[in-house]
Amino acid sequence: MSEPNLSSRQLRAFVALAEASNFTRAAARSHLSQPAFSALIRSLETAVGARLFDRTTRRVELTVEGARFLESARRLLHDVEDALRDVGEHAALRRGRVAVAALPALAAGWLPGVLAAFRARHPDIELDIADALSEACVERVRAGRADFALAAIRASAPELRTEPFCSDRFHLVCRRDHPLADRRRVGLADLGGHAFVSLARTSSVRQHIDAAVLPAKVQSVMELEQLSTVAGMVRAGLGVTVVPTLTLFHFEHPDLVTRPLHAPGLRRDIFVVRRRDRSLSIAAQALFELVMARRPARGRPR
Amino acid sequence: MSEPNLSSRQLRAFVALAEASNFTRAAARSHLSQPAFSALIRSLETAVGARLFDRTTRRVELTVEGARFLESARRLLHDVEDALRDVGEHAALRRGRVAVAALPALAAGWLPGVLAAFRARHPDIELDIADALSEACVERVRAGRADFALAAIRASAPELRTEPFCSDRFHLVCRRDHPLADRRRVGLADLGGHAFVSLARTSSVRQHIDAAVLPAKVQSVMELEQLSTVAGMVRAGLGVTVVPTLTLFHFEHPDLVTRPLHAPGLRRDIFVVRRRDRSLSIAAQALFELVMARRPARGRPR
DNA sequence: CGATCTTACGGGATTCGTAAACATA
DNA sequence: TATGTTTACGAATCCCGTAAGATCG
Repeated sequence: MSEPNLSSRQLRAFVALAEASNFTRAAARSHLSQPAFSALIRSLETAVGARLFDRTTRRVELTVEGARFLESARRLLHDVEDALRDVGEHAALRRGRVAVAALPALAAGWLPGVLAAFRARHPDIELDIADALSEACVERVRAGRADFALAAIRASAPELRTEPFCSDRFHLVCRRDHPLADRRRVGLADLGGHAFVSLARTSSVRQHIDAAVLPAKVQSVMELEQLSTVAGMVRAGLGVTVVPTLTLFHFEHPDLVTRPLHAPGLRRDIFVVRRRDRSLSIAAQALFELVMARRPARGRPR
Repeated sequence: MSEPNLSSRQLRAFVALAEASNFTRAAARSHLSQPAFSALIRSLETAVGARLFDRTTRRVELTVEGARFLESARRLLHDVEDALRDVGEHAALRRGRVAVAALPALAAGWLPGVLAAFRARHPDIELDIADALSEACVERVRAGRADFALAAIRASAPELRTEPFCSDRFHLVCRRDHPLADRRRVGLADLGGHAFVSLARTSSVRQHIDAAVLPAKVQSVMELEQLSTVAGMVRAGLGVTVVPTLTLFHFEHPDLVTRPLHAPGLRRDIFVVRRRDRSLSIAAQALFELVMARRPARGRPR
């Protein structure tokens, strides 16, 4: 009893009649037959519990209560349209927001091209990109601060869903004048005895390499945080290094050469991490699909 | 296409489901079967053009867009309820406003009791009472500043509707020790030769009296604006006067006596004036009906 | 396998449009 | 009488509730 139904069609008809002061014209404007329109107005009057119009066959005029309700009706219709437009713009990818976290290697080398394509298609979607190490990437998703993440570790939290994204092979990087630069094919064993420039032990790349390369007993001479520093060291002739394919953009320099490292089993798997319970927003889903469609063609882990 | 329909039932169902996160319970709360409720939600999602819930059989959760729309839906429902309550309170006479214009005689003597009864029944209706001479009363109605008026003249404007309200007889007022005070029956001819206290010529009462009493050639000694002044003059023994029944409350005093004046045809007709085109507001209609029901029982003009 | 949402479907209410009746200036 | 609203009514649509089916945990 305290919850009468009210539809936007009724309100639109009401406003149309208030503006036209004529059932026939208002009905035409509303794409309804005049009797159907009349019934619609009557249903509204029943719903609100008061006569809204004084009608004679010659004149149709708002009652005092109708005039008062007209203001409410106009405002309600305006707000309804606002709300619908808001949702509609999100659905049409004209509004929205996507938050992504990605490993620096992906964020710097591969992601920008994907984002450029996305922005070209959906210029009004806000993008929130975080480049962070794998743990931080996953944490952002878990905390709801990122819609999805590209990280080198599987998430452990049960509320997260981890799927393979791509698998990164490793490359040798050395100076053009280094003895290894001439080898057609470089294997793990070939690294023995050469000075080696390493990343810090906290890096996931380093952990992969330690596991595979250490048996080769390379000389580890440095522990650096940034790959660009590593590139500088290698260019200065201080040693060689081994890095994943996706980071090779750091080493594009005339003095340096890169060689695929022939080491079966040595690879860095990268995963895409999302929340398990929540679906992606429309905007996030769109970027997610683009990300998956343009994933690096190195094959997939597992 | 740009005008999808949206009903308050859909919004209520949506909010209920968002709060319950469970179709079965939300359906029960909405007094609907679960499949009907489900269809209602689906119809809303179709109308707004986006999925609002992620549902598995185990979990029902708002999508990002749904969460955004929830705020709009809550606000819309709140505003709808406000609008309906506003109209409902007017219809139930718990809110509203009535503006009445009445001759001072009615406004002072008879109207207050009617207003007291009205206010007792509808204490929250605003009352706007104007006491004014007949022309000003009619003008207030014509200008829309009064819902209806009680005046001693018929309105001339075509947009006004004039109906008989009551007919006022006249009374002689004199001091208890005046010779006329002992007459069982007083007629116009009996006034001859007695000092007479008159209102100003602009008063409608005076105009009635002049037309009827002048033939009796009374001595007109004063021309006053206020009946209370007339009462003082009569009490001081400066003359007698003749006034309509409705004004007798001015002369209720131990020293004064009033006698019905036997003068067929001498009467003051009072009319109720409304706009012809507009109906009265619910509140005005209620007061109008009370006014008509309690009209002075002197008979009606015409 | 149990709880829960969706699909299927028959019955009933609602709403539509056409046509006739009715009312006012 | 002419214009414009309401009533009448058959048809199409929509909506509801029951029952069966599908799905996730």
